[in-house]
Amino acid sequence: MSLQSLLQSRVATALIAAGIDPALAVVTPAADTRFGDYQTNAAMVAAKSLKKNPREVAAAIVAHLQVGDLSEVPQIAGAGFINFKILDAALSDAVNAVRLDDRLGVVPVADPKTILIDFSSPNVAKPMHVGHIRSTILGDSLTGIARQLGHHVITDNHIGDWGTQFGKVIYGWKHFLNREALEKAPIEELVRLYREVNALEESNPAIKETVRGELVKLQQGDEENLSIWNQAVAYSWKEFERLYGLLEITFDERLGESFYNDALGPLVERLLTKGIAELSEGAVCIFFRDIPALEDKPCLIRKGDGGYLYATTDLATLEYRQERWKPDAVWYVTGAPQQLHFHQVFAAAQRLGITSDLRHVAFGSILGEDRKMMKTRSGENVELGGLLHEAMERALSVVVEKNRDLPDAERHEIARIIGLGAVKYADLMQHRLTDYVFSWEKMLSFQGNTAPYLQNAYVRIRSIFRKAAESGVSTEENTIVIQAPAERALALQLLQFGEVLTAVLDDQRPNLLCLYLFELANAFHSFYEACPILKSEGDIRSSRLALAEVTARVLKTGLGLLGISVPERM
RNA sequence: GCAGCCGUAGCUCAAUUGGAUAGAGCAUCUGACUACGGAUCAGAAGGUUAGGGGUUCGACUCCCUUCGGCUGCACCA
Repeated sequence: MSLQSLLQSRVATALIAAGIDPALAVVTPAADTRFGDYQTNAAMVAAKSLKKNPREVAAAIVAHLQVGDLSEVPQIAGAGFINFKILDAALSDAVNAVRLDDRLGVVPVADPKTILIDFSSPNVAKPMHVGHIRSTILGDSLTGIARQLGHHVITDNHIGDWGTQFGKVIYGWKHFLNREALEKAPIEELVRLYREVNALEESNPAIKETVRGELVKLQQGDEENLSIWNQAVAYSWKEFERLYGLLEITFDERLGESFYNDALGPLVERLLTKGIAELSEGAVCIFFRDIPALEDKPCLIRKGDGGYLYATTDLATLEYRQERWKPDAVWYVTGAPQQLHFHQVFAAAQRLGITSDLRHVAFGSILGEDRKMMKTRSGENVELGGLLHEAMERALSVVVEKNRDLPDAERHEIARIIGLGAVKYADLMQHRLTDYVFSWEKMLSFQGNTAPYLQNAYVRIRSIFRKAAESGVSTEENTIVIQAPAERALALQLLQFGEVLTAVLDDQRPNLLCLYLFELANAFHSFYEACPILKSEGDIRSSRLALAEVTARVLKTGLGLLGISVPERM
């Protein structure tokens, strides 16, 4: 049990003794460290409903508090804050417990949930672009964090493999396909086919019918078209896998939109029979007359021409997932513009009797330096592959400049770790709902809240240990004894790791973990400056070495949960 | 028109059930240096949290309202 939860349970006991609801026993790190290390605002919250003076309530709680083994006498301050100053001995014990814990103080949740996370979802025959990067990176980090906390997570890549674009792709495949180009750069070739047919349609409108015919044939199960489609999907996936491999991201499930085709018709019929959906202007819609925000916004599930829509597929997908995984929660990691869509789908799902906790993990856009949606100079989407390679190249030139002694192969590996880490961190460090401006300069800077800064903090600690080994200093079996202020601050920060992960998952916000790691690195650097490690001796030296070692492990683990690796040198 | 998101330091962003004097980074300024990796640290300066009203002991946070930006809104996904 963490020090914080230990304090919390003591507060709960005191609340019961004082006749107050123990659910109010919330202990947080002190907002202002001048007042102490931890605080509880329970007295002020309780005073509100009890209609009593907060300070008197606080006094009643403190009278029942038994924390002598953990903290100095709790102080009441301000409007009714109760502050705890942790005893050095208790702090030392707590941080030693983290040191000896493989999980670094992260306590698995008492009630593990089955969480299905839907993210990335690129479109077949189109390149992955910056629009997919946030979904991919956010989804992957949430997966790692949820699993670390003991949840059962299923990752599902709901790829767009059944769009109307296939009419054009198939027509192009039949008339203009370049096999060699397809082998070499599959998506590039598929995009070329698409564009070629597009241009053809412009100059020769008569061709449109034929192109539409190819799509209809595909939908009706025509063997040749189905085979072309299958190949297009397989070639596209091959290229996606290259990117996922580079990013070190894997999926448990990869069921595209096409997988649900057969379920769409019966689903719509069922919704009609149940009276959930109705015919309107030739289409089938679900109306939400009882939900003010959706009153005038029906959800279309079958077009007048019999075709199905985005919402239809999403509902069918949801039903399949309920059946297959029985998830407690389903998280959709997609952009904020789709909020209305999910509002509708979730409302419809509720009428279908689906009770899982459905969440739209929405995020903002990536903007260019001009503060508009990030595009290339010619106005096209920026391709993810190119962007990642540019990141690695830029990182390489920094590494070459900063460290001239490294062998070439190691340099490239370091550049990969730093470049990809920088891109991922720049994205995750932001509150997910805010749009953010993409800046190479900022994300690759070694100063400030960036991946390279955190990676460097880790590298610096590793360097201390290499030095220790060279000079024969033992780094085994060290016990941490907290004394100096900088040691206290670092130790307190280390104890927060588990708590932070819980907070991240509560609201699907990895930026809280980024913030935590940044503050941890800061706390370490202050400690590093104020408390000489190798220049000290005996128990102090071994204590400080151990503190540095735990810091390195938390940094490495925390960054790992964000999908970011660390080098040993850089 | 309806709905959603957002508006915080010059810039980019934080702010843990509504809590203490709204915090970081970048940029600017001042210190520390033959350095356990200075790729660092210590410090200064920088704010009417878009405006107004309300609830509260207490509001960046909740409610109402005005302004401004972005996005979505029946047969694309």
